[in-house]
Amino acid sequence: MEKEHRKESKKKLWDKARLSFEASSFRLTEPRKALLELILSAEGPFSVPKLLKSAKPGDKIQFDPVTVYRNLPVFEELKIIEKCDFSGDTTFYEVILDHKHDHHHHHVVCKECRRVDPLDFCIVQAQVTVLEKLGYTGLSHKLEFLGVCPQCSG
Amino acid sequence: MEKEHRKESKKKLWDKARLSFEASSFRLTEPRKALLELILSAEGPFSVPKLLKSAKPGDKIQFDPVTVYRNLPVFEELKIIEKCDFSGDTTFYEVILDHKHDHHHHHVVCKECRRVDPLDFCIVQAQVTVLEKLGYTGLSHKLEFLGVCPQCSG
DNA sequence: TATTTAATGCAAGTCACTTGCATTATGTTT
DNA sequence: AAACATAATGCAAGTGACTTGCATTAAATA
Repeated sequence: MEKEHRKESKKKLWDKARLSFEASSFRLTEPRKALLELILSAEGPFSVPKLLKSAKPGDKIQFDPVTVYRNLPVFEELKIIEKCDFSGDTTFYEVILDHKHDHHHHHVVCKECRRVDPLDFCIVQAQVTVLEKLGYTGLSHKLEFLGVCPQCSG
Repeated sequence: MEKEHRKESKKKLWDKARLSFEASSFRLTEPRKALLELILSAEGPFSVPKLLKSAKPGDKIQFDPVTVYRNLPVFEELKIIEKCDFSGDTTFYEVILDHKHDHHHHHVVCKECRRVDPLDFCIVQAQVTVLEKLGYTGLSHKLEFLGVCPQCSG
């Protein structure tokens, strides 16, 4: 039952997104609707290339890469999605309308298949142990802080 | 005095690097020597573009980007440098011959000037507090684990 | 010194992402 | 409802980091 509640129905997410748009000066256009649809059905974090590939099979709407690149930042501003910074050549985002993403969390990235799993907690070393118990091997982790340095804060 | 020992003399680092090369089948060629020189005098983490720019002023040796791109992985294999994964479009490395880099550590990246400072310790939340005391503002941090997932571990 | 083999450097290519600009869609005003 | 103003789209072309192919050159080996 807990599990059933974990992921809100897509309809509810849609409504939240629609509200965000209405509260803003951005227009919820057809391409944006289609993109939102695509994003809401994405499994875990997604990148532009990943989205474009997932949409390939003769969809009614053609996704222009440029439009996607231009709209993800819009969605981000509307707090529909959020960047999750894996290093690598592509930028990943994830939906944050869903309450399961409300809290601070991190990810495990598989070195081989690049599968990305979210973790719902955040304790560095203890977490490694847990991950090992879950079957992950060869684990390393990276932690970076981002902020404004004293010189620039000045 | 402690501080004096922090950074080994460049000569010692050179010797270590030379030894690594001799123990391997890689050749310590002129371009590699010049690149090594450049790297050993770099302040903190460096990227290929950064190196290329820093070498600009009519140096005796011309650095071909391709050679640099091809050699950093060689240096990495020889444990002379190591990737440090900031997200962003460019790959950063840092020298690990110097013993101050022997232990596990992270970095603070300035959102504005992209200045990168190393941290010699690793405690997540406590660290944020310390950084704030040091004058950093608007701090956020990111932590990612990298490993092989249960599926791929077989 | 000759030979083999690794390393270099130029040209060209890839891939994620951005920019410019004319066209189209949307929301607003009359 | 028609006309207007403006935001959004999509094509083409441009960046910038990095990679690849290949002929040339330099370094270790015979």
